[in-house]
Amino acid sequence: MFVSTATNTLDTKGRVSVPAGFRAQVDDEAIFVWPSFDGPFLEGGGQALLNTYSQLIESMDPYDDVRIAFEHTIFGSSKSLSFDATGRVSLPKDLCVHAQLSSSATFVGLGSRFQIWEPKAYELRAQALRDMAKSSRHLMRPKVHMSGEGEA
Amino acid sequence: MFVSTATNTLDTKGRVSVPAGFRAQVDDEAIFVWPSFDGPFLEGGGQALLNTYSQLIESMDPYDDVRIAFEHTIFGSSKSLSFDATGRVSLPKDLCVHAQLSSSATFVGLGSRFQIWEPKAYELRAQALRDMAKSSRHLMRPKVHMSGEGEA
DNA sequence: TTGAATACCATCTTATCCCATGTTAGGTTT
DNA sequence: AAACCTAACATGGGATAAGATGGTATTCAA
Repeated sequence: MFVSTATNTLDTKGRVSVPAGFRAQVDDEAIFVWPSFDGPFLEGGGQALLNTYSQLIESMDPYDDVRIAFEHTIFGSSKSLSFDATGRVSLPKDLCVHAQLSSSATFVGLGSRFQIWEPKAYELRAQALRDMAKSSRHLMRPKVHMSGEGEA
Repeated sequence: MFVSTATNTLDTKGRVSVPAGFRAQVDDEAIFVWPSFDGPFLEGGGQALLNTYSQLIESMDPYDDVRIAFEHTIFGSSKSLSFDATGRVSLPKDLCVHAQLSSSATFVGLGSRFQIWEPKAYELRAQALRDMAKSSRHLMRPKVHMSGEGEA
């Protein structure tokens, strides 16, 4: 699963190193990235994530407006980015524009997927989210079953 | 279960031995550690703990702000730390900063998860908790029926 | 021919691997 | 019961590989 946060350099050619831990999640193939429709950042994941979305979409009515919207937003605007020999991808300009990226990019692991942010913007966002998590922390006390320990 | 408390050395490279009993809980894979949003210490657990949180999060509405806050706070800020041949992990610098760790770290088992504290800070914390437990000890008295003793 | 994208190579930093050693807790032998 | 042995745990340091980054060359297409 995608975890942790890392900020890497975005060079003058639009190249950026994908954190090694993220690469390991997608078996050295490629990643899929598309502009979020929730804000100035990018959403991304591996083939597995696309498959999940694909199944979800195909379970919907072919003429459902929501289905059509998802199809276009996710499949239509996502780019498949392959790694170079050193684990970098080059981010297309339109994606950089959407996320307002200039000289560096922050990768944020969110379990089954990840996001890419402009570092400064993410710092602000993360602070707000930490505050919210703190004030809602009582919701995060799961009823953990001890028998669930120790498996993969 | 993660039980008992142990203080181990944090060397100049940021390495620290994970107590053997804790390692046994996670099948020699890795542990996940993230800064607590409750104070200057770290929270940790195995894959099983993260799975539990993951399920909890995925049961929430995808656009619930609280869900988003937890996704970022837990997945985004947690690091996957793998063991070296002798059972150590290396703690990233940002985690050490958050928990104000310098030359040693105290692992505290809490059943399904554990915490990592600066030893001195934990000593104070533990004392406060002992006092609280003492003054509230009547709450800990189970309503035991003598006639109900001796069951399987 | 010229720009853009991709492949190739070189370097630096940092994490991880490997080996050596100290320490303690059990368990065994006498 | 005391001395001893052994194995598991913890720790330190040097060697090595992996990761991130910058620059140059090559290829493809407009």
